[in-house]
Order: sequence, then C-alpha cells, then structure tokens
Amino acid sequence: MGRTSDAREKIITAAQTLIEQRGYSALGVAEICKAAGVPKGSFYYFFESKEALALTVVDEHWAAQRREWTRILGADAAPLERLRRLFEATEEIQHAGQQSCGTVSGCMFGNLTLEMSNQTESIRGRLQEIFDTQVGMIDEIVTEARERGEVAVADTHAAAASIVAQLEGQVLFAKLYNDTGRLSPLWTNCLAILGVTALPQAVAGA
Amino acid sequence: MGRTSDAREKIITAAQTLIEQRGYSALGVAEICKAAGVPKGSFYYFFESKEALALTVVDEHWAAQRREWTRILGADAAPLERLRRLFEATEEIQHAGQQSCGTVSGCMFGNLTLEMSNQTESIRGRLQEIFDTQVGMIDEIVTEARERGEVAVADTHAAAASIVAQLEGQVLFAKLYNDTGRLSPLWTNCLAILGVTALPQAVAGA
DNA sequence: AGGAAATAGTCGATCGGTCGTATACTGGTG
DNA sequence: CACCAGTATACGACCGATCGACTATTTCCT
Repeated sequence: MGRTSDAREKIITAAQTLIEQRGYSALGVAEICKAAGVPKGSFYYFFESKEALALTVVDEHWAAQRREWTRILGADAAPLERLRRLFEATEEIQHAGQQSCGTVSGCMFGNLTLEMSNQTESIRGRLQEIFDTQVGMIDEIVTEARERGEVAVADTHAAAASIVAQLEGQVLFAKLYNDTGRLSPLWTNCLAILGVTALPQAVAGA
Repeated sequence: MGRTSDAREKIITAAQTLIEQRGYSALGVAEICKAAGVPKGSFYYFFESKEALALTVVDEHWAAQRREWTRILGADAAPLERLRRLFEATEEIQHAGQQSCGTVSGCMFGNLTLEMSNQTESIRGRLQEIFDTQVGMIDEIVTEARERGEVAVADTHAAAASIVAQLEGQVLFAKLYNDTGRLSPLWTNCLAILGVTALPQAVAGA
C-alpha cells in the first residue's frame, strides 16, 4: 500500500460548493483544485474527467439529501406533518446557505438540469433517477395521507410530481431574488395541490 | 452612409437558438458566429461583449413572449379561460420546439436564471424584471377572476407568483425528461392554487 | 474622395487533459 | 530492528485547442 490522501474528498467538497454557487460550465478544473488546495496534477489521478467529478458530486450530494429526506419523511408523525417538515427543512437549508455564502444557491439538481441536461446524457440520466426517487418518496406520503382520508387526489403520483415541480420553481425564484422568503408559500400550495380543505389541528402549521 | 448588413439580426437569431439549446457559458462567440454565418470579426462591431449580446437576446425574446402573453391574456373571454389558453400555448410552443430541434428547450429565462443569476448582476436584474412583469400579468387575471367570484384566494399576488413558479418547475421537468406531456398538470394545479372548486362550464377545459 | 460598415487575423489567458518524476507509505526479508 | 522493493500518491510543467476580446485593414456606398 502507498501513502494515503484526503485530496479526493477535498476536491469533492470544494467542487460541490463551487458548482452550487457558479454552475458547472463556468467552472474550471484549475479553479476547483485551487479552492481545494490540491495541485492540478492530482485531479486526474482521482478523477477520469471533469464530467466524472460532476457525476460523483451529484451522487454524493444526493446521498446526503436522500438521508435527510428519509429521516424527515420516515419520522413518527402524521404524513402531512412530515411533508410540512420537509418544506421547513428545505427553507432552513437554503437560508443557512445564504448566510454562509451571501446568496441563495438553489437546488443543485435543478441547476444542473437546466444547464446540462441537453449536453451530457450521463448526467441527465442521473438527474432523472434522482427526481424519480424524490417524486416516489413524496408519492408514498401522499398515498399514506389519502388512506387516512386527509387528502383528496385522484392520481397520487401526478400530485407528487407537481409538488416537486412547485418546490423547484419556488427555489428558482428564491435564488433569483436571493430571498428565502419566497419559499414560504410552499406549504399552502402543497395543500392546495393535494386538495386539502380542512386540516387536523396538529398539521395546520404556521 | 456605408453599406448595410443583416448580420446583427442573424447573430441574435442564432444566439437565441443556441442559448436555448446549450446554455450561455458553454457557448463560444466563434460558435455563434459560425451558426449565424457571420464572420467572427463582425461580432464585436455589433456587440460590445458576449454579455451584451446575452442581454439583447433576453430582451428580444421577452419582447416577443410578452406580445404573445398580452394577446392571449387580453383576449375577449372569461379570465380563467384566458389563463387556460396561456398554458395551452406554452405547451404548444415547447412541443413545437421539440419537433424542430429534437429536445424540449425549456424556458430561456428560467435556464438563464439558474445558470447566471449568481454571476452577472445585469442579467439577474433583467430576469427579475421579466418575472415581476409575468407575475403582474397573471395577478391582473387572478384579480379579475376574484372580482367575478370565480376564485378564492386571499393574496392574488402570491397566488400569481406560485402559478409562475409551478410553470417554471413543470417546464424544467419537461426539459429533463424531454416530454411536453409533463406540462399537462399545469391547468389543474393552477385551479388548485387558486382555490377553485366549482368551474363555469366554459372554462372546465380538457 | 471620404467615411461608415464589415472583416480577417491575432492577442494573452485559460480551457480540459497528459506526462514524467518525486515522494511517502506498506509488507516482506534478513 | 534495519532495510529494501513495490505501490499508491503527489505534483507541476506542459500540451494543443479554444476562450472572449481587440485592432488594423479592406470594402463598399454616398
């Protein structure tokens, strides 16, 4: 065995931040390496190409976000309450990002979708899988809520997809106006999409 | 007077297509000129910089889209009917774009928002103005519908913003999956956001 | 002739990517 | 314990291509 290094992790971490802030195409390998404090020569030891790095970053970021979603959506609470907590967590994360780097950075997957989906099939495919999974996770909650008679939707999958779309759209505006307050209508709109009229006390929210 | 040329228009047209298909950062001036059939040397005679071209393209595209929105939303019909026609027109335009170039290109303003809003303030400002105007146009219709007692929303402006957000989100998915069918839930979700329960016959739609 | 319009060529910088070599660590061998 | 062989890691100089940008010059119309 040779010596060990944390350069790979440093590159991924730096790239994740930079991609969120500045996008992918506008980013150079040299810049990533500089931010990571890793010489450029090392980059191509750890990654086959810039695109391979992007895929790794996407996977890593999704793994983390998926854990978070699973934790929130799997909690011990009423389904709609869990859904509400997911939106709150999203708003918090965006707000924290804004505090730390000055601007709302938005959803990395949404950003990369609009930037790269027409260019690299591999990333497009991965992004499709991610959003499919997200919709599936929401779908489960919506189905559960429907079984309890708390929501009135015919097609739970379509409703779930629309909720994710609403989320992406509002995050886009939060980024454009650099204002996480734009995310506050999420919960109300979600209820509207789900056809919720009367709400159990515990889920009413803010 | 010297000689005349349509090179400026050709550059704008080509840039519009290319930006929609491939984004801004990933695009080179040389490539734009080649696609436009205009020598590279001419570019900087007509435009101060690549960014200036982007601004021109955005303005031109918005001018055209605004005319279309004004035409549809100003038509002689019930307010909700006009809103429905706007979504249908959006779906048609995306479908036509897909037929002509193979992929759904999405909304240029949304694409540029996620790609550039954290980079060039001038473009971010212009995009904010555009979306402000869009929301304002929708707001007018929603307000009109509320006066007729056809919708039940407290904050018409917030509702309008959410409708535009829903639109951008669904267009994002239509682009990612290259499937304009993703746009079909727009009308139903719009009604849900507006709190519409019973619908006048003429507006019920598909 | 005069001047506006149009253009080709080129600039330094940077792009993603490669290569050769230096360095540090590990598992064996004596 | 000392040492060496072998391998994983580290590193920066360098590649051709292309980037956005600019300018010197030619072309064409009045």
